Amino acid sequence: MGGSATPKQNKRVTITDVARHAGVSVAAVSKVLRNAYGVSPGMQEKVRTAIAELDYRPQAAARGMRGRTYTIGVLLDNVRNAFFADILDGIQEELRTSEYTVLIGAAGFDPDEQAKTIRSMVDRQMDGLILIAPGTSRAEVLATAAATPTVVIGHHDGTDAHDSVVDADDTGAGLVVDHLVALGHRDIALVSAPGTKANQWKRTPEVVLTAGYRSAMERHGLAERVQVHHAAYSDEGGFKAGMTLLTDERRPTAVMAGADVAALGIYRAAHELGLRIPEDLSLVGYNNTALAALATVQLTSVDQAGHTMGSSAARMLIERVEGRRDRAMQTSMTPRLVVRGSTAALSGS
Amino acid sequence: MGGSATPKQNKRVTITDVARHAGVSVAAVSKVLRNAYGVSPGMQEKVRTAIAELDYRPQAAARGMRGRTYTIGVLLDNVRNAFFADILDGIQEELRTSEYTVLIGAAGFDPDEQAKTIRSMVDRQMDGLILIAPGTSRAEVLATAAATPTVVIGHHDGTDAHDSVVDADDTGAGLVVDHLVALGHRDIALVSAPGTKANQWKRTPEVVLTAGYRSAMERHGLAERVQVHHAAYSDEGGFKAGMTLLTDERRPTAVMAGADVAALGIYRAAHELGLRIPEDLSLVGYNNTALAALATVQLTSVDQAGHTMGSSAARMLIERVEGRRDRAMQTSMTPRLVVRGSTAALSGS
DNA sequence: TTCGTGGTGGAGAACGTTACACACAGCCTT
DNA sequence: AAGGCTGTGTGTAACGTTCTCCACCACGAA
Repeated sequence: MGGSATPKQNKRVTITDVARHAGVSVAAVSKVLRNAYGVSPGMQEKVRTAIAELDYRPQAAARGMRGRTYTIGVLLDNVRNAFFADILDGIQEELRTSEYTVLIGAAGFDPDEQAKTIRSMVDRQMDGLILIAPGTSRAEVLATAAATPTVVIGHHDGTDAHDSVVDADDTGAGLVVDHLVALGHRDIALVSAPGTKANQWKRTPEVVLTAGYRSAMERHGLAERVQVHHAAYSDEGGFKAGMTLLTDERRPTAVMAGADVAALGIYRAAHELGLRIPEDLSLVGYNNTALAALATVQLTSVDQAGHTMGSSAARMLIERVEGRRDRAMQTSMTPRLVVRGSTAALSGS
Repeated sequence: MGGSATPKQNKRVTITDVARHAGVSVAAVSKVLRNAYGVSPGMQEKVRTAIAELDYRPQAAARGMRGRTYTIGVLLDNVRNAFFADILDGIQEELRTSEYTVLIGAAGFDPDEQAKTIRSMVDRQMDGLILIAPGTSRAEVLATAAATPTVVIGHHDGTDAHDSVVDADDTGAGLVVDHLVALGHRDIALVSAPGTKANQWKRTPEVVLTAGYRSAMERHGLAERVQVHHAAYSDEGGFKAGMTLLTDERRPTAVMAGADVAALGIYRAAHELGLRIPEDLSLVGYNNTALAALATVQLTSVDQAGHTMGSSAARMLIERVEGRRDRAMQTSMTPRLVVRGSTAALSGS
């Protein structure tokens, strides 16, 4: 725009420059880059030094046109959920030493936005996708998975189109119910996210969690005490659910929430209603995020080994990307109860 | 690998298909896609319907070879920092209606890893970069910014190589000190991240914050009571700093931390030492993250308007990407004190 | 009629990389 | 000595876009 003499940004070093500098063909350099078959040690040496001397880095866009982009996309709805951060750490750690780069799309909760983000990733020729509890329709995910290696974390719906990593949420719910029953509680309510929203996923984490809760309650002969409330997994969502639940005539003595952050909302509601925790109400979260461990919170929660889930997902994905496996697989993690100060024996029973 | 008849994934729709289907040239379709000059309404119409009918989506890798990729990269060290989530929200919202996609790289705290991630983004031909408080060396960032439009969030070092968005951290520190002094405190300590690590940034947020703290203390005639402790911005870092600080013979009556999460670590230390908050110790965080607002926490903190910072950064970046501005600019936000239950008047003074 | 002129559409050369096909050399079998 | 491998290196056609010309047309002015 009229600036005097825009300083010509010196052109990037390309594979051709490397080839010339090393005195070999472009094809040879490409082979070394991809460590493909048919390269002698001498050639390796020559090319590698040339690359180092010129500080050459391959351009992913050009690679993407024929081969791989060495990019893995991770879709998640929202960065605030600390559990996702654990998963991310696992993914990153697994891929740190590889030549793949992880790029994250934080699409928000809107299924359409998520779908748009997934398409963006496909359009950018990413080699593989990890979708964390996608809200997008099942059909959309299956279509994507047909063309790009994909791992879905969270949803229990099995398929041979993509790999899956799940937590045994039903077992997790059972652990919580057992713990609370052992403390003498009988009126145990569950606050979970609304189930499937007609997007064809039949076994979301929430659905499985709820099923696990119900069956555990039945196992203890408490089927008629089952109380399920739906709420968004946020502080506000938990607060609203808490206000409803705790002012009900059939007020539960213990509440379990499907996410720590929702449990804290319930905490706030209890506080507002003058109920003490754990004396008047036992409260259990889910995911054992850093939140739960805070000194001032001390929330009993269920640990999901997010780190391990992430690294497993990454490992499985790379196997697929590199064609070392051609059949779908599903990995399931066993949750573990972490007891803290928010649960206590039912008093005056 | 011996699988029977790998189902040929039906090839993607390309610009050539669209051109053929619409009965026009490839060049014309390209023009419509980029809404370039020299396209008649009729042509627009024809091409757009063809695109819709074939469900065509341009392939970013191919675009990247000649023109833009319509991708914006955001670098941050760690997803757990809730303040970054606010910034991200701002960025996403600003870009939601545009044709740009935001991809996030969470590189961790290691400067080398961060540099690697920045390079990855450049290699992927991203159109623009937003770097949130990068730990990478200044030289590296300047070199990147010379070739790719870049906005740096956090660091106050001015330059004409890239745009900047900062919070007036010195003012923020002043607000806190004023507040605490008004409550009668005189021994006010600061816990902040270690300053510049020889990576050539002279005015990181920590440095500016510390300077603001010092000058506010001087302004109140408390220069000799200045006490600065360095700690990582994490629960553990805060805890360690807290243990040192609170067992010192010159124990402060108030502590301000450069990040909420560190404040919570100090909280834990205080708790462990039998100190009550706010009766025995006033505590102030920074960033006013969701953590600070939790019912069980109620931490006085400084709000940084992360959302606005993010949307400003995005807007500034797009201006540069699209060549609508060719001079660097710097945006500064004014922080605001949010008083909660963790600060109180000095008792028995 | 002739000449410009502005507005549209198209041809075709990049862009940097991969992957296919082939050439060549050296060695082992017969 | 002929033939067949095997292991290495190279030439070159893609890949799907963008973007720089260039051609064409219609129209108005001289």
